[in-house]
Amino acid sequence: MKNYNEVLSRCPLFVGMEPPDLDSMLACLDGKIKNVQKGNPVFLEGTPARFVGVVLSGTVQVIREDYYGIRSILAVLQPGELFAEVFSFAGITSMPVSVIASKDSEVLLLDCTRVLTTCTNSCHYHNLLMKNLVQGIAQKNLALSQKIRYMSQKTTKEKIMAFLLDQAKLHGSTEFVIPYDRQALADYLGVERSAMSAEISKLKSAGQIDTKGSWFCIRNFMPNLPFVYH
Amino acid sequence: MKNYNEVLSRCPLFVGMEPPDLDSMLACLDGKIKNVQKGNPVFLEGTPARFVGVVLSGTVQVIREDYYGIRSILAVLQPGELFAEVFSFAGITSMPVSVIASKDSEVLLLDCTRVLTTCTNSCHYHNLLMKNLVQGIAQKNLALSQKIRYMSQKTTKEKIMAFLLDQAKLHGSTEFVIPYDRQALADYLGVERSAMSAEISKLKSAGQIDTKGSWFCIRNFMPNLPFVYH
DNA sequence: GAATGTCTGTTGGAATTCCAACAAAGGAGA
DNA sequence: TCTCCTTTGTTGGAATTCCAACAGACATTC
Repeated sequence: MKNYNEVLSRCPLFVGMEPPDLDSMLACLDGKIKNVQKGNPVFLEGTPARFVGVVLSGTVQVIREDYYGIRSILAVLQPGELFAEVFSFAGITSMPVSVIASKDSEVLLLDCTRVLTTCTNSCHYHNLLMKNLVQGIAQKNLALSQKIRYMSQKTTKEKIMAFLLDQAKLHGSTEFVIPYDRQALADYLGVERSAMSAEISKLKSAGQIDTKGSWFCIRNFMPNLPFVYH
Repeated sequence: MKNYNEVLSRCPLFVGMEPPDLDSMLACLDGKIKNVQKGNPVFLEGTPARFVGVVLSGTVQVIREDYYGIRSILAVLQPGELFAEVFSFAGITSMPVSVIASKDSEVLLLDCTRVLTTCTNSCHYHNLLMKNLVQGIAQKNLALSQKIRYMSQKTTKEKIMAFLLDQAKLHGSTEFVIPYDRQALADYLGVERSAMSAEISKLKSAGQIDTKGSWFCIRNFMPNLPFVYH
């Protein structure tokens, strides 16, 4: 069996664990490694949701099929990334998405009940694993809530400002760099790029913000801000 | 100390636990009961996020203050309901919201690290508690993802149909009753009620759906591309 | 330097949504 | 039955957004 420590240490589920701990952890969890060839499924929609997946090598895609079979890619996952955890832990009976390898891939599958059950020999890092798991899902939850708050704003301008003010809070400064280019920001906020660009220009000429590329600066800042995520 | 078993048994965190189990559970977790008078805070924005809260009696509101100090009510919580769990478990340093009692209330506060750490005497139900916790957060996660999927649709009509087709899947039938009236559905989808009503009428006269009140039925809806999902 | 491609800003007409106001359809209670 | 009240449907003009097309800035490659 190959050594996947380097990949696993990049996975948020295993932060705080060193290679020897990882090995005992995996043995304790009875993780299964599955090889999947390009184009083949890791699992298909409708199958029981019982596993947490970790990409070890290659690339897999999470795919949703709507009512009439039209497919859309929900996520593209690289080595170290987690998948299917939310479905499995939510206790739903069957997966509402398919996971397909878009390159020859290896994935680690962990039984979700085993992850949640403290083993009888109570290995030292099982508790850390659960903390990492809960933290990861909770953080995803926060991220989704934030996105909903931005998208719930009525106008494009309000969406932009809601996002930027949060970013200012996050960075603890009126001046910051966002992790998106214009197209990605528009996609994230659920608006049209060109319309967003126009609104950003208006905000700029109104003196409310300044920006160049991914750098932004909020003007007229009323300091009201002490909270930082993460 | 009063007996809160009736309330706690309604809390998703404690499903599967009977009164005697609950008592030992609470003792193990060292839960603190806090009395809060109407108008007073359970905690304020900016304070450390270390507790999971359960409303025992009264009513509390989760309140967010935006950049300009304008308050909005994010949630109104009744006895048995959980709050602050996502913030605490996400590992953020300080609460981004305030929780205020809108009636004289009692709340149970559980230290989140204690919830996540298996106790040395490893009480029998601690593991069940963690499963309930993870399941609850994961389910909330799914709900948020769905809402985002509906809101990401370009037009009101597409938002409605994305929602209704999911409901049909959920109920396993083309005929079902949704848990919203028109106003609540519009708020949920992030659109204008009157505009939504108009779109529903169009869908009806086009023969794509039928509806009366909260009852809906999907007719021979033909895929009407391009139906962009993402 | 020229050619190419990507990213961003601008623009105008088409499409959609918002908004307010009102009408119609029930339900609850007197 | 008759109000009163809530919910839902309808409508038209204002406001906003979408969409496509294009232009300028910049980086890369040949």
